[in-house]
Amino acid sequence: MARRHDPERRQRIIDAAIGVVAARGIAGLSHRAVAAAADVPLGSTTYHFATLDDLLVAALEQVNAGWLADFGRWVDELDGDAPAADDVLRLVADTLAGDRTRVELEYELYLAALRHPRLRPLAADCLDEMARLLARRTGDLPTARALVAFADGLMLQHLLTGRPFEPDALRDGLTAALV
Amino acid sequence: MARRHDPERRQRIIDAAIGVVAARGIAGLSHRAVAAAADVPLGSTTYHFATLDDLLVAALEQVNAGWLADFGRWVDELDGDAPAADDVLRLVADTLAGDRTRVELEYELYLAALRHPRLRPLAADCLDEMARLLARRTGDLPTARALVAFADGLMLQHLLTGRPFEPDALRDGLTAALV
DNA sequence: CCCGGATGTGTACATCTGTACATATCGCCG
DNA sequence: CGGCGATATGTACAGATGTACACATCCGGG
Repeated sequence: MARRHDPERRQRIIDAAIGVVAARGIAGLSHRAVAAAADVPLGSTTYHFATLDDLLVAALEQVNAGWLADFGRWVDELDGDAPAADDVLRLVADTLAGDRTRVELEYELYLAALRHPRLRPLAADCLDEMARLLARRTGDLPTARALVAFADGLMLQHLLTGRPFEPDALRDGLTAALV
Repeated sequence: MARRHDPERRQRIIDAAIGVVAARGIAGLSHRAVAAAADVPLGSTTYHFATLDDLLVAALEQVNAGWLADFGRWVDELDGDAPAADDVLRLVADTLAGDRTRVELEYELYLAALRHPRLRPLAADCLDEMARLLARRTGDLPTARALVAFADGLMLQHLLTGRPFEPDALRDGLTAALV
């Protein structure tokens, strides 16, 4: 029974799980698929993550942390001259123009929280943390929360429809809706 | 082989499928689960809907149609005195205060479109149709699209966090973000 | 140095799934 | 009223899955 000592294995399994979700969706996540992707035996995935939920939790934790780190950096680079809504529109445009697969993966895991009780606190924390980070820029939390919601909705709308993103029209539309 | 003539069976199967998704999520949707819920034999579900995708498509079509009908009625009852954003905030508040299970079901099916190619056009059409309906009130499509995105994001945020909904703070926040 | 617990491995089992299919039964149209 | 196509039914099969478990191997602390 050849065996290799592998201190990073747990982490590699998480990475493989994220890869499986990216490739086949949450529906395609299984201990066996992850084991194959990580090139470890089946028993190894069940040892480190006894249930599939454990794997999902670990995957979402890692994806959220990555996103929040990027988001925090982005917020800190803002100069605060333009209206905050314009900054957010630029963020959405950049995100949609970037690695589409990554965005879809993040949203799939994130939205799975609607159904999976153990994922919900993670998604909720991620939302709260985004608002907290964005509040550095807007100065207050309610404004930040409104903008986070707007960004989320825009992201979904364009992921689903594939329609070209038009920041100016959206900004003007939003302004018009408030009078 | 006792058999009953049952002209409404196809419809009952769709209703049962929606019920199964509401109860166990899309992950729990199977021909057998639907057959049990509709009280028909397995072969009957596979006859009317050869693949699970066919069932999903029929379910989302029906759920979307129901939501759009409600949404259209709601739009037509607006008087147009307040800013459109306030109308939308009221809609979100009412929806969140209503049947939570129904909202979660609608979002689960709707968001599944991110992964299921055959659901995507349905979700995209639903989004477009909502914007078209709301444009009756706002007068133009970009404004309506911005508001639909805002409403979607708010809905998700509150479904995920369970935080109390505060329309005034959100409205003021949005206004502040635009200057 | 040595032993106990952590880590790794292979396998087995019961369960559920999609799907196909042969057969039975009905409604309707000519 | 006869038959044909649509509808209904039960069953079978191959494959995938979660999970448990017995056993092997390694590492680090006493």
